[in-house]
Amino acid sequence: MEEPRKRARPGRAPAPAGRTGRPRQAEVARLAGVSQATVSLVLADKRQGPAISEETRQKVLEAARSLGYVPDPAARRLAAARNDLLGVFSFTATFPTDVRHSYYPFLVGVEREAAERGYDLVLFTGSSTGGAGAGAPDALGRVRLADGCLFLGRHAPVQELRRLVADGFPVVHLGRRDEPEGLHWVGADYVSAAREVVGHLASLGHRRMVLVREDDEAPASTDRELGFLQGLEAVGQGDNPGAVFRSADPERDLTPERLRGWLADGVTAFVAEETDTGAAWRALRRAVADAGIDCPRDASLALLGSPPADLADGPEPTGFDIPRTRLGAAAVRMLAALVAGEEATEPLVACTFRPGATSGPPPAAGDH
Amino acid sequence: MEEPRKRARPGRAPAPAGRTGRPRQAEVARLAGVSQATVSLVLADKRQGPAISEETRQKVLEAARSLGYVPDPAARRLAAARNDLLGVFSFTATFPTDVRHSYYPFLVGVEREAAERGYDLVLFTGSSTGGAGAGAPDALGRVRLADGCLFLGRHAPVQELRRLVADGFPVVHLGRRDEPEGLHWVGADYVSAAREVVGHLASLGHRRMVLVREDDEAPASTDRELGFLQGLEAVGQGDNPGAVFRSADPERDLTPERLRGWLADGVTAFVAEETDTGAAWRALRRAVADAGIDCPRDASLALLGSPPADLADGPEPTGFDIPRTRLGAAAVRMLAALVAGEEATEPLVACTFRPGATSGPPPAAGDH
DNA sequence: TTGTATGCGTTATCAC
DNA sequence: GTGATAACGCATACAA
Repeated sequence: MEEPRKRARPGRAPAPAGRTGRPRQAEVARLAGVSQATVSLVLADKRQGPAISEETRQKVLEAARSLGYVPDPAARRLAAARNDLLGVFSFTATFPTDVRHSYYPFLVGVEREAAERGYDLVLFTGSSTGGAGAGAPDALGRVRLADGCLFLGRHAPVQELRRLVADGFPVVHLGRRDEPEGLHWVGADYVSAAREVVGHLASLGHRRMVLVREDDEAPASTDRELGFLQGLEAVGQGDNPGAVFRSADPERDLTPERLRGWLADGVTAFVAEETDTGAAWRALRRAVADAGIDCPRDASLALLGSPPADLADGPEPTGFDIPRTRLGAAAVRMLAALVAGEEATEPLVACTFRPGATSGPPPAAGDH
Repeated sequence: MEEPRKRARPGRAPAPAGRTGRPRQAEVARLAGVSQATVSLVLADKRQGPAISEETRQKVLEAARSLGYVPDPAARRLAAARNDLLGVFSFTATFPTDVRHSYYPFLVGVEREAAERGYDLVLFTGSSTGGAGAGAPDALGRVRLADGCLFLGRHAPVQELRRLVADGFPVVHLGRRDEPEGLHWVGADYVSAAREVVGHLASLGHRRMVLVREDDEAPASTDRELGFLQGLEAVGQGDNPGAVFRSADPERDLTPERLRGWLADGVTAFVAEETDTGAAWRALRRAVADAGIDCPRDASLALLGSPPADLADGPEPTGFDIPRTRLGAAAVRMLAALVAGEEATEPLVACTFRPGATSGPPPAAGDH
């Protein structure tokens, strides 16, 4: 049976050590021979507060150092509403067993930028393995321990996020997201990137192109399509209704025959969107191979993103890379701004164009 | 006597809303017509505390729900004298750009186990990019913000660790480590694992074996050698002085001639230790190839660990895998125990034997 | 069974 | 310059 802890220290003894065992400002004060408030002032290093004598200052600093004093984040947050901690919350495990699905590249940027700005990171072990506060209705509540929080993953519950946002708690979502309203996010500029890819193909001489995409309404998908169409428009191909091929199962529907039909119609370049599964790109590559088409001689291919792992060994696709690390950094920048009460920073991060080896000039008319 | 003006709410009105604008227990209490303490009790839903009438219970729950009450984690942790935070400190960036060198597999286990136990993680951006508390002499001081801390990487400064340990701050190092004294660690059981590999080779019929190792005094190296020797001992080969080949540069010193010499002497199996560089295994494979030896027909090979990235494509080596994920989990288990004031848990984690394809029965005497 | 009184460690505001 | 002292929001021993 555990000894029922005494209700704090009965007497007014100078508190040898708090419940936590960790030294507190009171002890630093005692050791330095000053008051606790003075310690707080010295450690806060305020510009405008009461000036403190250099001597006192040193005494306090020395005492704090020798005791290994570190402010309690909870108390700090409670009293001052800030503790220089930024939260990171993901709705799947932050470190999934399969590295491929991981947020790793983002975290590289997150860590770097946070360090740069003097923030430490709290990784909220979210709904991952069913631990901490898995399905609890206020699973997200814990993030309020930090000054603000970054959210990763698609499955963030709207209701809880809405609550945080409504309360004015600084929140940034990694990846574009329209709900709840008012949620801040940072994301890749797929529109510009897709447009640039089309522009590249056009500069090689291509005019008629087809975009292969899955049946998905995610912003990442619609943005790519938008950019693709803008790119076509820019080269005077904006009025071609068949320029977008949309299928719930491209690997089934994108047959070699269909491909040959397009080619016969004068299409010379094909663009695939990137998705989790990579189905569009896989379907495209397979159809090209099955149809015996030589790429990039007979047709050019481009991928709006990176290839899935199983196709990573093939020729480097023309397209763009998603700047995951920079996205992570941008998210932290925005979060830091919100925490400081400033305006949100620019949400869009530019993608990096990748020339690749799957595109070239279109075959001269009459070839093949 | 003049009434000292209150800082926050001037009157003693029942606090319509705190700084945060979010409802507090006091308001829930007011709405439910009970005291704040009762609200706390109801919401805590304790098993053993004072029982509360179902009616009150419902009133409180209803009030809390209608107000959208969400507990403040900072206040909660402050009052409970625990912040349920475990630190993770690495001396290189926790998320290095090159994923290969990363702590990723460990973090998988760390996250999982921490979540399981209701802890969140604080990532201290150690000496990484020069952020938070970069090269500061007390860079490690920050970790005291957590309830305990996990250290990754070889370069933990002994002095500062000693200080933390001396202060009774719960610290666990990932990887065996003898200094400072009293430091807790978890590590892979290389001794048993190496012994098991030798046992496997022996069971195939091998008797004379040679261990190729680098000139390194790290515990991970000496443990492997120890296990290797124990394994030999177990099959009556304990008195062979030439069983360990040690070189500062195995890729230079392990020549095909030397290999043939060993074979001529009756050695039928070769074991390489795993190191950062993978030099021992690389040297061994190259010498075998250069000498035109067929593995596993003419000689068996084993690797005490995993192959370096550049040799990952070769045949799977007989040997063992380091259970990195389980190591991470074990580290958290131990840290949690220390935080709870309990005894440290078992530091050794078993490796996983890997049959592989580089070993088989020794050639019959007289073959080749 | 419920209410009262305190304390958790910090910050911030005042008098001295 | 320095030291009381009052919150911050919640938990809990103890009285009622």
